[in-house]
Amino acid sequence: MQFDPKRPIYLQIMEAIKRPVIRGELKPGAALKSIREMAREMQVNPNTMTRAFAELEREGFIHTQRGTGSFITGDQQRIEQERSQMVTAVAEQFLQQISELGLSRAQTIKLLNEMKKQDLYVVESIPLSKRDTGT
Amino acid sequence: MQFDPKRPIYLQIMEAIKRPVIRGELKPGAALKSIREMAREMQVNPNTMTRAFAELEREGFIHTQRGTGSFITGDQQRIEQERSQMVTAVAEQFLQQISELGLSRAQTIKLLNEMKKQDLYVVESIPLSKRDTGT
Amino acid sequence: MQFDPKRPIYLQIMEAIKRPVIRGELKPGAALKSIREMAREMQVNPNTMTRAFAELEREGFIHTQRGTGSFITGDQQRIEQERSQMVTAVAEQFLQQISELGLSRAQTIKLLNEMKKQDLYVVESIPLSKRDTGT
Amino acid sequence: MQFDPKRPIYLQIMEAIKRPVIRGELKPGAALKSIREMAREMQVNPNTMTRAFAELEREGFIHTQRGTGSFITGDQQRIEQERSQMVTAVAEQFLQQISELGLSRAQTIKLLNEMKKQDLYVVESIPLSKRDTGT
DNA sequence: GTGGTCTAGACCACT
DNA sequence: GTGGTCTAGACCACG
Repeated sequence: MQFDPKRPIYLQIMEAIKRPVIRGELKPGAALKSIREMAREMQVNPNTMTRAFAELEREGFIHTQRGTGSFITGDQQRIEQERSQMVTAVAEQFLQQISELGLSRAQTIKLLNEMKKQDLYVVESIPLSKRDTGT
Repeated sequence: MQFDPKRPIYLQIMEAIKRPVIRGELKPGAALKSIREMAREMQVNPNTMTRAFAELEREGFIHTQRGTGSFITGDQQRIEQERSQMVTAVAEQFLQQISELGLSRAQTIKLLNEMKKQDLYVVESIPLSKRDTGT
Repeated sequence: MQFDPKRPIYLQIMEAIKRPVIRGELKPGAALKSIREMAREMQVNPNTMTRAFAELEREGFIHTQRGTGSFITGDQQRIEQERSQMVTAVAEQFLQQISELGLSRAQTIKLLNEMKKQDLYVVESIPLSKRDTGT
Repeated sequence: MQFDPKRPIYLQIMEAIKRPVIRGELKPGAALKSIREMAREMQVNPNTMTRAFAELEREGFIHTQRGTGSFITGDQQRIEQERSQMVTAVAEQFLQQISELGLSRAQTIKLLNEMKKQDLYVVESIPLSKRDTGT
């Protein structure tokens, strides 16, 4: 995994952990890999991974059992809330930025359509079956 | 003006200075207020404002004349380039994030339309006369 | 039984085992339930219960006979010593904390009286017949 | 400063920072020493002190200004709330423990009085003028 | 100067 | 094995 050096790694890890859950690829209550193992996989220091887990725990997105490991929250509503928050935040930010640049609605739609054609849409592996190709 | 404490203030200032220019509300070559006055208005440390101006100068977006003050670049192409870069970056980031959340094209369009209805589209006051209402 | 996740579970178990003995509700020499049964009742890992028993044994508070189970020490003095130690520790800690918060003696007494009225005094069920109602 | 090795140092630091504020010896809004300096004084690693500060910030007890330092919250109510919480928690814990040990109200009062005579009451420097000597 | 993050490596308590 | 804490030392961005 590549990290944007401009933003804290632990934050990017948090998002990376949330993503598959929010996309429904990881079920509520499922066990996460251990901190050490994930640290190895993502090639970061275990302390950094520990921080990411601690923040996720504080947010109530995961919970940890001493000596046992960490688990995604079993609260489906919590996950739905997270998803909703992130979706809204993304859209709000986009509209905010678009507005600041003075783009009209028509221009915005046009822009998005053009970029789709450049195939920028799919950037993480999503099973083809789950994609809406928008035809 | 309010600043997001999570992001560098000088960056937010830079963006705030660029915005009206990119939207065409401030013409190329126009004079900017003095560093001290802007610092007072935005309630930031003059050092911070100095840094923002320095970065803008380094980027070629403004230029400073000793004794007379600072001016937006007169190079219309430079501004157009800036605008184009920002628009592309915003759209790319949006599509990236949407994809990470697993939203389909149809869902995305729906989402944007819903948020428009909530009047989130206009977040900064833009004179009606300057808006492109999308034919 | 509920455990404070911030403190070692085995310690909390040890305290739970000591309490009825110290209150005189369980006599010296009395038999304890088996490790497995107590683990089931308190819903903890048998390993954790084993550790609690081992520590109690090390402290001389209980002793274990292979095949027959575990028993509270028959040494009445040992129990009295335990009780005395705990009482002193509790009082010391309380006065220490009160002092750190800057409460005067009068304020402390007032506070305790107020909380009694809220019926916080009795937090574990103690048969009325065993309570000392204060002269 | 001495730390109880049984409890996280960063927690004990948090309490140590709160105490003078709660006792009214440090005013709301007052500047705190820098993380580095406090770390030196308390002889802990700056990272540990950083963690204590971060937690206090999350609790809303202090706030931090980039490059400037940290300050006690200016919200007098927040401090009063903190004080109230701590006082209640201390008293509750005490009554809980006392009850678990089976002490009656009369015995408790007697115990506290005896310990006062041993001069355990004052453990941190409190100006004589602020003490209630309980005569 | 300030706080924030990251790495490296260690030790501990718990299951 | 697990997570939690601590130290040491480094680098960076910010005001």
